[in-house]
Amino acid sequence: MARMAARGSSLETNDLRKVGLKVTLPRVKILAILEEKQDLHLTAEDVYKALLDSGEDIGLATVYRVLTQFEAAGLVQRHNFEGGSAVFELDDGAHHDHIVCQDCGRVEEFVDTTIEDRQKTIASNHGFDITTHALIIYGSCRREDCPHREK
Amino acid sequence: MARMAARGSSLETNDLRKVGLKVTLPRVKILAILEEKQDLHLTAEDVYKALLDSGEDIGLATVYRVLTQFEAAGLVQRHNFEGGSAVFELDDGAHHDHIVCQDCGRVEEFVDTTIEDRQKTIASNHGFDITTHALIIYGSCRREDCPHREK
DNA sequence: ATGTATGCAAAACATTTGCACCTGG
DNA sequence: CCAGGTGCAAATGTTTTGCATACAT
Repeated sequence: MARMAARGSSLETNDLRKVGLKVTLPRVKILAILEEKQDLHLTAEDVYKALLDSGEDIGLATVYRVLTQFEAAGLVQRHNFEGGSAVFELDDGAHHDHIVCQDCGRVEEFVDTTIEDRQKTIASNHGFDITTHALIIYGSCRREDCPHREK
Repeated sequence: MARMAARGSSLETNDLRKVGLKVTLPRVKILAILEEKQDLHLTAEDVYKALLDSGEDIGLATVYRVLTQFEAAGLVQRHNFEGGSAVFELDDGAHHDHIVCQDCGRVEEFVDTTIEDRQKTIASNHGFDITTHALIIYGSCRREDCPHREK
């Protein structure tokens, strides 16, 4: 039992090496938080609080810097939903869009090839080279457990 | 020649009365700016500068307050494109999406019924009551006159 | 008149940056 | 050791708010 996980070769570590970022504690921890909450879409503040909760003493400025680097490296995606702060999620490489519940904040993801195709056609009709796109559907999830949370 | 336009019954005035907003000079002027630049998507700052340019002495805070009221009243739409500030445009009632040139900032609008329909299906599949949606395609317009402007 | 709207300045946020210190390779 | 990373505090940029004054109705 002298194989990995013994030291310095976790998933996070490899992800960081892969994109050429020095393996530092803040980067590893932030990446771990994002992996741990794959299904959520976190603000920089959310990540910061999660770090504090797990006992790490990492500054908010560093969280912003690291998230921005991760975005540049293609490790995470940044989204500008309504409501002030940007949210981040791990970029698994597969593009997807979002459907957001305005009552409880739940975010679900989807991909629709029909829509993707139409977008290419539309961009082309307008003479645009498409770089990327953002499609967000807003609505109410109507679930029993929808906490209708504050914000 | 004693009919309208003589006093207080311009398009703007009527629009404001219609939504139950008191007809004040700042509101009329801001609405006029937005009508004048139908094709553009203006930030609050843009509107503020346009007001100064036309000699009006209206505060930036008022511009924000008025735009927010207009949004609530359904007169304008607010969009959160990338890049810090929200942009506003007149809401003509007809929904449309956007295609944004990341080089020159040009914004074009489009509607695609196929996409609209797919969205309804998707929302339904996820058990959501759809409220609204935002679809933004980012790309390069590749035009000769694309000024490749700064921001 | 009188309740609401506006202007200005200050506050509130989200995000970025400068700089001295710390750390990973 | 040394370049690059981090923490903290201060700077920025955007949007909101408190309050005294001005204005529609």
